[in-house]
Amino acid sequence: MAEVEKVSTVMAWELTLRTVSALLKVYDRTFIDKLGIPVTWYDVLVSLSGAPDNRLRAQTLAESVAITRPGMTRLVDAIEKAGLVRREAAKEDRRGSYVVLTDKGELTLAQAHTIHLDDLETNLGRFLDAEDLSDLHRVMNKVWTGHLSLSGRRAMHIETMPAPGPQ
Amino acid sequence: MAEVEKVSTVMAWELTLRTVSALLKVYDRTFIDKLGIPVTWYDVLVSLSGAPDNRLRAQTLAESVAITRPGMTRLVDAIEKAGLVRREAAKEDRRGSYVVLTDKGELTLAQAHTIHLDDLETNLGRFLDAEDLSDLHRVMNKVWTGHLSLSGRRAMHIETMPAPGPQ
DNA sequence: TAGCATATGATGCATATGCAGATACTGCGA
DNA sequence: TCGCAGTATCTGCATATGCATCATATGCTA
Repeated sequence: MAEVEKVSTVMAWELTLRTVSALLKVYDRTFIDKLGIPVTWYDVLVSLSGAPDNRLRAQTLAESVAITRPGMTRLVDAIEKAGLVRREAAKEDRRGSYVVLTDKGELTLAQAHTIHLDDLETNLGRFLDAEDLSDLHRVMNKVWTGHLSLSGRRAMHIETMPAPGPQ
Repeated sequence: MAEVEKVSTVMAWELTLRTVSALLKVYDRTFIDKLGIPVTWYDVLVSLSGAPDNRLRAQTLAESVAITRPGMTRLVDAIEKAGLVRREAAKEDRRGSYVVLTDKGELTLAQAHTIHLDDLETNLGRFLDAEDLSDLHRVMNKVWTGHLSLSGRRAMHIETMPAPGPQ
């Protein structure tokens, strides 16, 4: 039983990884072809649009799209150069700055959103019924929740610590 | 239900992407910390070990780990330098060469496999029961199969091809 | 068998992004 | 107030990897 379970975990993971990687490449290619921006920009714009006043600290933004702070510095440099976001000094903390979505950024995000929804439907939703989606969400939620408990919610520090049972 | 379905596709995808990305980072970190090699090397070694005579053409290898040929050239350069694989001229086609797993490569692969299995169990299998794994595999298989048909059935053949169906 | 389209792998260049350290600022304690 | 530890961001450097292109080899066609 334990043996069979391990093998299945490997199979499920390898298939999942291969599939997700392929989809990611498709989505990135679509963004580049149709909007001239990489998918990472879309992630940033989405995060900003979901924040109060369409603005976030660079630090927070970096966490929300899972890249490092130096990486976010360069990413914002590029997106700012394209005019989709701008930096604003933080009045209450002069060390830092806010990244703010511009009008042009909002426009681009709207286009990107439409394109991405279509792409998702074509490459993912189309092949899955309601139950599949529900199952996928359920499973990933278990793993994500477990991952958060393992990684201590913020630190990238990975050690085997006694994790509370999932769910 | 149709509109709910679309929203769910986005939700399921975002959660899946976030989860898979996090796991990938964990696995890569584990390989680097415990074996001093990146997870891409492991992918290459696994592909080779599943091939006849532990050897594959660079082209085939590149397809099986989903990177480009130039990328594979450099990747093999690095792995060869570490002594885990070696290049052998192809007798029947003097343009190309084979990448062959060395004894040291086999040894490293065995260690990597053990480590990875443990890592998978800790970060994935541990949170999922048999039904979860079966569901995940079923869903990903649908998407992967659909992706292949969309992209013109590219050669992505490895020994760990998507199984005929969930058990 | 000469010629050309194609295939394989390597190389130049560009981009993305991580780590280590630099810089500027904050806030707490002596 | 002063000094120091901590924080936010940026910069230098290294690595990974994609695209365009090159040299070589193959093999089909006439």
